Amino acid sequence: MPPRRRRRGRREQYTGGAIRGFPEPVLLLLLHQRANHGYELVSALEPFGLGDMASGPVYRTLREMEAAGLVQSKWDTASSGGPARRVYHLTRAGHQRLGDWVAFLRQMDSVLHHFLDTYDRHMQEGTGEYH
Amino acid sequence: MPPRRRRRGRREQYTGGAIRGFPEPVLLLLLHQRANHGYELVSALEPFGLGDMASGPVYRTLREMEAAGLVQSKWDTASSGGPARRVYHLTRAGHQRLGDWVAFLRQMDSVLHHFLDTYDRHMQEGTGEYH
DNA sequence: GTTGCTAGATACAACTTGTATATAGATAGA
DNA sequence: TCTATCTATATACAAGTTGTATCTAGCAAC
Repeated sequence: MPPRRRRRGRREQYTGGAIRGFPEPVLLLLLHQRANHGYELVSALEPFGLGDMASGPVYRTLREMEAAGLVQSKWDTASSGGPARRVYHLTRAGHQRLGDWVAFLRQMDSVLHHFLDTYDRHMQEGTGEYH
Repeated sequence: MPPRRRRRGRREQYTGGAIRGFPEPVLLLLLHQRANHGYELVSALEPFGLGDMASGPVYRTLREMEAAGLVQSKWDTASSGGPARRVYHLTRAGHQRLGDWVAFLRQMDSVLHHFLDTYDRHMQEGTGEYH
């Protein structure tokens, strides 16, 4: 089964949470494009299958990334009405980490393809009990 | 970073554990091809990126799958020297679950591709701080 | 009779993720 | 003015998943 999600109705499909640690590379990529603050990053996650991700975990992840030296933040009080924003920008370490992630995700992609190809081939062959 | 693995040396790369619950569909697929027992299933996992998976979790997963009605087992005492084997075969529910997983993993595949394409395009453009 | 391979099982620790909830500035409207 | 709403950040806790360590036991060969 697609990994279950708690409390939101059983067995609803989702991609967030399915790949371990995936929010990190997504945030790294978005910040590689341009420095940004958490609130806006949240709304940029949807095309990456993270549309259902609550803001809490996003902020948490950003703080952890900062603790790991992948990003740095500073407060932006000037540029907006509303509360101050913590603007994150990528560090060189974050840039390199993104590269590591990409290499890793390409591997995962090939694993996935191997699985799906094996499935498709097997189903075409029509061997086994259920067809 | 590729999700860290505990105790095996830090930051070593691995694909096992990276996709949540992935052992289940792999086992379902293998059992869709033919009934089999745990010990041999363990050795069939490598091409699916699960080569580093210990046997413990495999047996556990099989038992959970049986509890969920996806497979059924019976003891095979006859066909081998050595201890008895618990042979699992797929149920119809397991067959259907495999279908759900495949649909889900195709979605994941498209999410992955979106990420990697966005990365590649961005890197070609050469915008942002690090290039 | 003990070493080693086959075979299965489970408790526990470590880690990750999701949910709930809290704070607070700014703004628009009653 | 007070209050509802949107912006914005943050964290504690609960729940779930995965990895490690360890155990049992049959059989075979030496």
